[in-house]
This record gives sequence, C-alpha cells and structure tokens, in this order.
Amino acid sequence: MVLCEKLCSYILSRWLIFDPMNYLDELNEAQRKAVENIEGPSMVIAGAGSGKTRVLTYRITHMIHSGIDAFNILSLTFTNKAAKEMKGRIASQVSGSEARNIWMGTFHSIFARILRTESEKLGYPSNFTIYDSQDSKNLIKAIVKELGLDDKIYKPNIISNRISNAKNNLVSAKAYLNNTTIQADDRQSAKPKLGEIYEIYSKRCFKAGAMDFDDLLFKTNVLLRDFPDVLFKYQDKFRYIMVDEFQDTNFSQYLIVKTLAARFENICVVGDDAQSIYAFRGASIQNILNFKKDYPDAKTFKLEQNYRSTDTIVKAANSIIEKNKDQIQKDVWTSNETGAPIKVLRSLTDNEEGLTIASEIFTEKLNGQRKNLDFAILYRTNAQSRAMEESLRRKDIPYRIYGGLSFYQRKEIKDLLGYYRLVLNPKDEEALKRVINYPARGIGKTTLDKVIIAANTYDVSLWDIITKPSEYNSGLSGAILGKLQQFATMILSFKAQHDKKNAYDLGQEIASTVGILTDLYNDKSPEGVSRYENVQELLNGLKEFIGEDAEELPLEEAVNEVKTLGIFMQDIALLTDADKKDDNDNDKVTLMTIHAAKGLEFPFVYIVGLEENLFPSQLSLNSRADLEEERRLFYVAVTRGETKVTLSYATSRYKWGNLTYCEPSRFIGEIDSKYIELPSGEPTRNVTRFSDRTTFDRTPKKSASQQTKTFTAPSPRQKLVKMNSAPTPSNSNYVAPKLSEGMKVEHERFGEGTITVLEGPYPNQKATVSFAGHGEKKLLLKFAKLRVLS
DNA sequence: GAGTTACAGGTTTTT
DNA sequence: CCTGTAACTC
Repeated sequence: MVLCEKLCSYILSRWLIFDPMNYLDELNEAQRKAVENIEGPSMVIAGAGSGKTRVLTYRITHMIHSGIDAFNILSLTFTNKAAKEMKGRIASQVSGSEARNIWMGTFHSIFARILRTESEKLGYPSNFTIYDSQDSKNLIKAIVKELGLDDKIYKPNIISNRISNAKNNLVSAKAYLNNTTIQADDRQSAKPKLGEIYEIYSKRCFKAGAMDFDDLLFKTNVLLRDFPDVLFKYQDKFRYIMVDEFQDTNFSQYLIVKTLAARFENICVVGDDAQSIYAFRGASIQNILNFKKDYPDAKTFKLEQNYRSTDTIVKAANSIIEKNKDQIQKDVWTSNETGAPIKVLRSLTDNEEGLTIASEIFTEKLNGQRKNLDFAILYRTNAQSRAMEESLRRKDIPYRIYGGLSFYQRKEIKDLLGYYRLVLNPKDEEALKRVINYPARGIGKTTLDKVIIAANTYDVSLWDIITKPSEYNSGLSGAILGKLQQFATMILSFKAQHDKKNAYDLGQEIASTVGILTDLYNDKSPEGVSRYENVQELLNGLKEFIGEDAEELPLEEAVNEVKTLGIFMQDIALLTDADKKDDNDNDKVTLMTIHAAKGLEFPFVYIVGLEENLFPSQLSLNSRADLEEERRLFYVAVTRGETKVTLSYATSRYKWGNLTYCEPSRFIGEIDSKYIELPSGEPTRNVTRFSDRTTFDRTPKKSASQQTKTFTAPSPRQKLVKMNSAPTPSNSNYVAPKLSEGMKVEHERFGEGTITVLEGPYPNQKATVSFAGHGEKKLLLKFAKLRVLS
C-alpha cells in the first residue's frame, strides 16, 4: 500500500515536473543509456551527427529532474555559442532560474571567472587583462628586440607557439630552463635564448597584470595545486562535470578536469576521435586513452546512428576516415535515404570557382525552394573567402562570413578597447603602448623607448614610470614629462568615474574625449567610414549590454548594480565573431573555415579549394600524423552536410598576386567512387593519377590578366580598370591602361583626383595627381592604387 | 616627432 | 595580395 502510494506520487511528480512528453522516449537505446548514467565516470564516443547535443542537454535535464542541484553542475563546451544554445534548450526543459545556475561555458571563460574570484591568491588583480594572441606576439617581439636578438631567428610566431606548448603541458618558465632535454633542443635549433624569453615574458605579463589564453588554464592548475582550500571549494561545488568535444582538450585542460572531479568522480566526457582537429593547439587523442587509464571502471557508450545526413554522405565519410590508422573502432550508419551523390566541380581559377559555387547555389535555391541559410561554403583557410564573397555579391545572394579578421581584432576596435583596458588596469603594458600616442599627442617612439628602458631597469611597470617620474631616472625632458602627465591624468579621471557610470556612458565619453571618434569621422575614405561605423557598432554593443536582462549575466553580476565597463570587458577577449549578436536578417549563406564549422550542420555544404598544398595543407605533408589530422578535417567537413555535399577545386589559383597551378586534392580520390560524381570533360586524370603531373604543361597559355578578364567579366556598374600590379614573370605581356593628363582617377586613400603631370617611361611611370582635399601628390604608378574612372 | 615612400616578408586552422 | 617597418623628408 505504502509502496503503491509512493509509486503513484512518484509517477505523478514525474508528470507534473517533467515535460508532458517524456524526453527519454525521444532517444535511442545508446543515447538513453548515456543520459541515464549519471553517477560515476563515463565516456560517450559520439559519431558525427549522432545526436550528441541532444544527449548532452537531456543528460543535464535528467540530472536536474533527478534532484541534482543545478549549482553542482559544471558543463564545459568548446565555444561560447554552443554553451549559450545548450543553456537555452535546457531552460525550456527545466525552470529558467535552474538553467541559469549551471556553470556552462568554454574552459577559458569558466576558469577566467574563477581566476578573477581567486586572483589575489596568485598575486593578480581581479580585473586582470586577458592578452589575446596578438598582444602576446607583440610583447614577445618587444622582448626579442630589447634583448638585442635577431628577429629572423627568434620569430614571434615560433616563440609564441613554443611558449604556448610549454604552458599547455604545464611546463613553467623555470622548469623550461631547468629541463636539459628542452635546453638541448633549443640549442640544436639555434635558439638557446628561448627559455630566457619565456621567463621574461612571464614576468612582464605578471607585472602588467595580464594573462594570456594559455595562462587561464595554466594558472588554474597552479591555483588548484597550491591552494587546497580553493580546490576543496570547487570540488565540492562541481559534483557533476561534463566535457564536450573531449578529443580537442589539451593536457592542461585535462588535468583541471581530472583534479576537480577527483572527489566525486562524477565525470562524463563526450567526444569523437575522428573529429579531433586541434592537435596543432596541443589537443591530443591521448586524453581519451588517459581517461580509460585514470578511470578503469568508466562506462563507455557509443553513439553510432547518424540522424543528420543521407546514406551516401555517411558512407562516403566513412570511406574517408577509414584511411586513418589512429582511431577508435566505430561503425557509423544511418537509416536515412540514399540521397544525391557527392558532386565534384572543377573550375579554372579561384575566381571562377567562386562563380561556379554561386551559380550552383542559385539554381539549387530555385529548384528546391531553398533558403539561403540552407547553404554553407566551407574552406581550409580564411583567405579563400574573398573569391566566394565577390561572386555571391555579384549574384545578390546574401551571405555572412564567420571568422577571418574578427570584429574584435580590427585596428580601430582594438584601439578603443585599448583605452578601456588601460582604464581598468593601467599596468596593462600592451594597451598602454597601443594608445599612448593614438590619436597623436606628441609621445613618440623615442620617448616610449626611454620609458620602457626605465621600467626594465627599475623592474616596475610602464605606468609607474609615467605617473611617478621623480622616483626614477628616466632621462625624459620636462616638456615630455608634462605630456605624459597629461595622458596619465586623463586615464585616471576615467578610472575615477568607473564605478559610478555605466559601461555605455563611460565608453562613449572615453571615445569622444580621447579623440578617436573625431579622428575617424574626419577620414572620409571608404575604409575610414567603415572604421567609424565599426566603432559605433562597439558603442552600440555597450548600449545593448547595459540594457540587457540581468538573466543573461553571470550570477555575481545579476544583482542590481551598475553595469560597469569592467563587467563588459571581463571576457571580451574570449569572444569570437560567432558570439556576436546576429542582425535581424538571418537568411544568409554561411561562409566559414572548416574548423569553425565544427558542431554545425547544413542541408547543402560546399567544400571548396580541394587542392594539393591547400587541402591538405602544404605544412601537413611531412608527417603522417599531420596528414591524418587534415583527413579528419575533411571528414568533419563532409559530415556537416545533411542533404547534399559538393566538392570543388580550381586548376589554378592566385597566390600573392600571381597565378599558380594546382592539382586536385588526394582526398577527392580517397572517397569511394560509388558515392561520387566527377566533373565531365577532359582532365579527370588529375583526380586519379597524380603521376601525370610531370607532363602537365606549366607555362601559362594566356597571360594572367587575360585569364582573369575571361572569367570575371565585370558587371556594367563596375567599370573600374585595375592597374596596380607590377609586371611579374607570369604576366609579362601586361600592358598598362593608357593614362593621360587631365584624366580622373581614384586613389585608395586620397579619393578622387585629376592627373596633372605624367612623366617617366613605363614601367616606372610617375604621375602627379591633384586630389580634392589632399592636394597634389606625386605617385609611382607601379605602386599607387589608382583606378581610372572611365 | 610626424608623415611619406619603398620595400621585404608572410598564409593553416582558434580560445 | 596584404601588413609592417626602415629610411627618408619636413
């Protein structure tokens, strides 16, 4: 009787609290088992399109419904966007407030938050700056210069990679210097000072109150290692931990998770070794193997049924990944219909490739009554977006590019953010260097050099030298000191207002007081106008931020306090374009790199630039491991498609301004021919037989300029003749458009003008042009970006 | 110190 | 093709 009563009330409560529809019924057996297994360690190997996100969200929903406090759940995702989406879905299944209590986000943003709370234990201010990769490289460059080393040997890129690797493997600067193997390595590669640079770099970051991306993970490890009470606190809080995209975590991330989970061991990792594409960033499949070692009794669930793609796409993808040696055995299948074969398109140049794709999309849209958002163009490198963009624009197909030069990396945005950073943390060295003389206020290179030298000798921050000049012997003259003083006073006056003013008011005031707004407003060149608009957009973002619902803010801030600039800036460095608010019109074709497309899906997918040395990348051809990563990348690309996947390559492509020949990618030939439809016409041979390459005629039959003209006939509106390319071997019969005195031309920076004098023989012809608003300029035609307005 | 011009050098992929 | 910087003039 009692039992029955209990059972009844249990069922009743399920019906009351639960979604009327029992979500567990929406899952297949493997998915349901993974969802229901909440206690203890478990690993979910999720094939592409196997409903991974569904499992993740339902698992959390299930936890909450089973009575687990949302405060005790930590869910780590790969992108902020994924976290946001997942939170939204969970919120529709449990109460909104409950969903808000879950800690869900990327490793970087979650642990940045924890580090801000615990910062003083590590000697950092709570409003520490997050250096982005550009800041890191600039600092490294500066250090190399200060040490008097050759920047051709000590290239910032290489050094920053090296330091990043060290950090991701938890090798501190000290450990780096003490490690004989590493030291021998560096001596071998003629870079014995690397360790020293690493050490100085770390010190400078610390002095500037700054952490780079890798520090966010590295310092979290330090924090959890050195402060048992802190460790206990978070172990106790995060009793249930989930990690998405586990195959893309590095050692540093792995150790954080392992440490946090050590007390309760309720840890669930989800991933797919076949989709590991971030090894270059230190990610390692090793983590999956480690997991089995660390938790021998961990349960493993395999999700193998694909719900996303047609049978053709699934089988084609399987035939690709099969070529890899390193992988976990898995059998991805689908009950979906066969669908269209994978189509391969060939074009003559990269520009023509753009046109081909654009018209494919155009007809597909027409025939299938499809929307723009059903289409995605995926490429290996961001540089490839240009040709696609141009042709889509020409066909009036709306598109949206993700990634590339991100909004937050634009010069004008970084400049303004530099001021914001400096106001929040005046010790921020990179921000100071960036803005101290922009807009120009007479503090030049020599002055800055002196300040840096003084800061280094006294081992203090640049800010200390500027604000307390009497305490240090910097050798700066009185006049300059006055200017520096003025600058510092201005920054401090902003700082004084910080707590009282909201982010928008202060941000707006800084932008106008400092002179950035007027400076950009006065620049009437097209680029100048767009820069001005970008800054306005950032300010709009601030406005939106202060008007935002408290619900969207992290918990601590949800109280009714002033939404300060500091809060806005907290994780701005961690945002990417994908996180930016979409504008109202979402019906657009998506353009992005394959890396950025991970986790997404589209009915129609176009994978472009399938050429040797591009995809697979030239840099991957040296080792099997690298090539296998490229292949996984290709696998990821193909498995984004739901209905139809199209591959495309060009037989020639512009590289640094001149035409180079390309061969079709080996990956095309690796797909089982049953699923593929090759282009009709002659050189199909390249797809199957690479040995033909020796007989391939490498001499261009047409000049480069003629070829482009053939394939990219300018629309009537665009009657601008380009004439800026210097003669190169590949286009030796290039002829300059005829210019004459009195002709109207347009210059990239100076705008419209009239040619007053022409002199000198081609190709070193010079022209004197008088520009409206800029006066007369003498220009070498080879270099000046002049367009004839015909 | 500011503003040009002349030229070298660089391309994966991202938090 | 682009961007950054060394070298030059004002």
